[in-house]
Amino acid sequence: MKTISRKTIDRALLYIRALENLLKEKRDKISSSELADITGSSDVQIRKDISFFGKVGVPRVGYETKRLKDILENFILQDNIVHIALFGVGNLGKAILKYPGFQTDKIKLVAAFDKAKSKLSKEINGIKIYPVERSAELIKKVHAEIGIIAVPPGSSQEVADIMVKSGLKGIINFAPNCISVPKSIYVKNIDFSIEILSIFSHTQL
Amino acid sequence: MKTISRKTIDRALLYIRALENLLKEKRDKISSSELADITGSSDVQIRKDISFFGKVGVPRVGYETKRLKDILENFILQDNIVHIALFGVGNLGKAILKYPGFQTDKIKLVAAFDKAKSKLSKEINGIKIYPVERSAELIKKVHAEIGIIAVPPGSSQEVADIMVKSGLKGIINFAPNCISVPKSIYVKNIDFSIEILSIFSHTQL
DNA sequence: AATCAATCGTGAAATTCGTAACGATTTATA
DNA sequence: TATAAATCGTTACGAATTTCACGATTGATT
Repeated sequence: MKTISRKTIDRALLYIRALENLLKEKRDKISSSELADITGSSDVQIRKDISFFGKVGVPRVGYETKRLKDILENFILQDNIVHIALFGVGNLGKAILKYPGFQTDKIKLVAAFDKAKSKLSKEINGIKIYPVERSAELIKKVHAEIGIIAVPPGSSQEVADIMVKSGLKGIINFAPNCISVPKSIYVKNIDFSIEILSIFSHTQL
Repeated sequence: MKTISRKTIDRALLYIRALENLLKEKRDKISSSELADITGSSDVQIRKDISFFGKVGVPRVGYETKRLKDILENFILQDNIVHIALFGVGNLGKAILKYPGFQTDKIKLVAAFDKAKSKLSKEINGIKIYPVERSAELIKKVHAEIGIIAVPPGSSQEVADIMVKSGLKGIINFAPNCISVPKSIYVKNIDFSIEILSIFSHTQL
C-alpha cells in the first residue's frame, strides 16, 4: 500500500483551491499543464500527485474539474468541518476573527480567547471573546481541532500548554518563537519576520 | 565551491532567532542538541547546516552563542536592512502595519498603499497610506525590496503586476490565489485557509 | 599525565522528492 | 477506418535532503 506524502497533500490543497475557482468560471475540464500554470507547478508533478488517487483523468481530454476536486477533497478532508479556536485578540487576532476564509462551509472559527479583561464579552464578527481560563471547557464543547496562537511571544508557551490540555490536535503559531508540545500535536510556525528575511535572502542569491 | 541550499537558509533563520533569545537570557554557549530542542530540529541537522559556514563549534563545549549568530547573520543578511511595502490596508493590512517585527533595526515597513480613498492620507503606526498609483514612484524613493499583498483575491494579480513594475524583488502573497510574475521575482504564498486545512489533514493521518 | 565523556565535523548510506521518458489511451479528422 | 495529435499514467532515473556512523577534538577528572 502506497502512502501519500505531506508534500503531495499540501499541493493537493492548492489544486483544490484552483479547481474551486475554475468551477466558478464554469470550466468543467482542465489539463495537467493548465493546472500547472495556475498553481505554479509542473504538469508532470500534477499527474504524479493525482496518480496517487487512481486513474482520474482521460487522455486527450484532461480532468473533469468537479470530479477531480471531489476526489481530492474526499481523500483529504472527508467532508469534515474544521473548527478553529483563536488565542489572542490583538491586532492580528482581530484580523483573523474578521478573515472571511474562516467562516466558510469547511472552516469555522468557533471560539476566541484573551487574557485582557477589557476585551472579554465583546463580540467580533459574531464570535464572543472568552477568558483563557474557560478555554478547555469551551473547546471541548464546540469540538475545535485546531488552535491559532496570536499572542505576544512571552505567552506563547503558556498558551500552547493550555491548547494541548484543551485537546487541540494542531496549532498554528504566529508568535515569533518556537513552542514545545507533545509529538502527537502538529505545529506549524508562521513567523512574519522570518518569512520576510527568507524572501529577502532568496532575492540576494 | 559548495552552494548553500534554500532549506539550510530557512533553518538558519530559525537558528538566528533562537540564538537572539538565548543571548537575551545571557546564555553564551549552546550545543547542537540544545539548539535542536529549541528549534524543533535534530542535532545532526544543525551541525550539518552550520558546517557550511566552517568550523564554528568546539567539541565538548558547543557553539559560542554570539559568534554563531554573527556568522549566520553575516552570511545571510550582511547587515542589510530590509524595506517592505504593503499593499492593502484592510484588517490584515492594519495588523501588519502594527506588527512590531516590522519596525526593527533589520526590517522596516516603509510604505503602505490602498485603493480606497477613505483610507488615504491616514497614518497608522507612523506610516502614511498612499494611493496605489504612486507606488512605483514611492517604492523607488524608499528603496523597498519586498512587497506584501494583503488585498482581496480579485485584485491580487493586478497588485502583483504593479509590484513588479515598481521594482520589488520579492513578494509575500496573503491573497487566496496564485499570482503570476516573472521568474526572477520570488513569491511566497501564505494562505491561511490552506494552512488550516494542511494542519487538519496532518492531524488526521 | 592518562583516561573518560561530551561534542563537533563529515563522508557515506538511505531516503525522499522531482524530472524525464515513454507507452497507452482517447478524440478528431481525413 | 486509419492516422495524427494531445494528454494521461507510470516506470526508471537523478538530484536533493536527511540520517547514520564514526573519527577527531576538547575539557574534566583522577
